[in-house]
Amino acid sequence: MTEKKLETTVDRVYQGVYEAISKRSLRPGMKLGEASLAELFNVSRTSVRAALKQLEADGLVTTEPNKGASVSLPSDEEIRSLFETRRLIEIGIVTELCRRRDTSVTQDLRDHLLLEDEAHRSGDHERLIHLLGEFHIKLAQSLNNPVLLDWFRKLISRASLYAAALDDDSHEACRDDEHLRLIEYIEAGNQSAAIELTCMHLNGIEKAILDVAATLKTGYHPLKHLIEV
Amino acid sequence: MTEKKLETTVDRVYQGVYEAISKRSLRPGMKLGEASLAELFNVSRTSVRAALKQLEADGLVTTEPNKGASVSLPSDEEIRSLFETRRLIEIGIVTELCRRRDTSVTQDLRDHLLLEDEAHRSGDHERLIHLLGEFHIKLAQSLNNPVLLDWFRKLISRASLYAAALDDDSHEACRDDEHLRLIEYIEAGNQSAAIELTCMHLNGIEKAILDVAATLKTGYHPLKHLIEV
DNA sequence: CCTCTAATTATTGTATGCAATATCTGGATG
DNA sequence: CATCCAGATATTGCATACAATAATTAGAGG
Repeated sequence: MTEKKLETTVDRVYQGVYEAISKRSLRPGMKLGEASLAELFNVSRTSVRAALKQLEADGLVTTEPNKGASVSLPSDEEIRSLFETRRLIEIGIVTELCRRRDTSVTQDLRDHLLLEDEAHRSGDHERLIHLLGEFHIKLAQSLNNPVLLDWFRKLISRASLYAAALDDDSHEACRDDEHLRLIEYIEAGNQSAAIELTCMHLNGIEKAILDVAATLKTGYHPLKHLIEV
Repeated sequence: MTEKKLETTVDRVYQGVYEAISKRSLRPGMKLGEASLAELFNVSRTSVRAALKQLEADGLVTTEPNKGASVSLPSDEEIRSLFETRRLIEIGIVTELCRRRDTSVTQDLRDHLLLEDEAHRSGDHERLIHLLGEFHIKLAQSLNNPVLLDWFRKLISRASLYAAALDDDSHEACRDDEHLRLIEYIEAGNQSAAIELTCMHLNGIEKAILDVAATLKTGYHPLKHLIEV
């Protein structure tokens, strides 16, 4: 993987906060005090600051000068931008995969589907959510393009953050057999169908997130108090 | 623009090193000692470290634990990955622009062409290089997608870094009337032509960079001594 | 009882200092 | 002459300390 041999302190903090956010222990809008994090990880504030700066570059954390950092709380515009970007990228990815028609890639994706099914049947909700997201990463991975993959991971992280933060059930959008159908289209080299499905798929997720974001503003929601005027 | 009101120290260092790299004062492979940078900017090493960490996240700087930072020196694989990614993204961008056929966008691009011509005629090499790169950023800008634009900028920065680092004349690849033709295709909504031109265009730049990278390894080159075995 | 202001407290931004690791130098040995 | 090893030097990694800014609270005035 992309693991480093020697784990430096700031990387540990970075990973820790990253995981905490993706595991929803830390939710959007939450304040990230340097002192508390430093104590939590048993490191100095210096390291915490560096880690937070990096997380800010990833878009997971927002900082205001002299006011500290907090987990990003996305606006509707940001959500829309993010998914428009995902559509653009993922269309590019499936287009290329359709062109290549590499059976080892599609087999790998099929193997992944088995895991999804298994998690679904065994009722392992947590794992299923993780795997559904992982599928999209696997798509990117199959291009063997580290530059794209690196960034795409961050993109997915942000999307997951938004989804996880706003709604516990938005993964429902990744439902049915859409992943399977996408694989079949790729195997058949059916570009236009694969593209259309990808768009539909992502539109579904985007809509789910935007809907919850809307109720978050008008109706009641556990995170309502975090919304800024 | 994306300027911050209150410029913090680490941002100043970040900007400074960033500019230095893009202006080629700092070249790939060069060591970035913390102490010297700290003295140069009249700040503490702490701030320098934070800035370097961010530049590493951008891919402009490479750091090895306990061995410090240096300006990134790309491998052939990285160059290829980067340009494959650019093709993917820029194809997506021009496809969307062809779909929209927004005259205000194309007019804006045409205005930019005038600047390029002017710089070309007046023999302002430096400015021309800058504008040629800026054209691609303007393409991304016209989608009004901050998420995509943010990352695309970084991508272009890396490409420029590689180009600028390896070859002073690789901008020649952005030659002829390719930018103009692209605009015309977009105006006409000719997707396939626009896509093909984009690929050709990027392939040209990539090839130029790879070629110089090759001579950098086999033949003589001012940066040869920086190459690692 | 509310509001505005000033002092206090808490938190962030930056610099300095110390320990750990790497790099360099000089000399002894084959 | 080249190579290897030990001491010295320089550089990085991290934590602590101090300065600057924001948040909070207490009190006076309306």
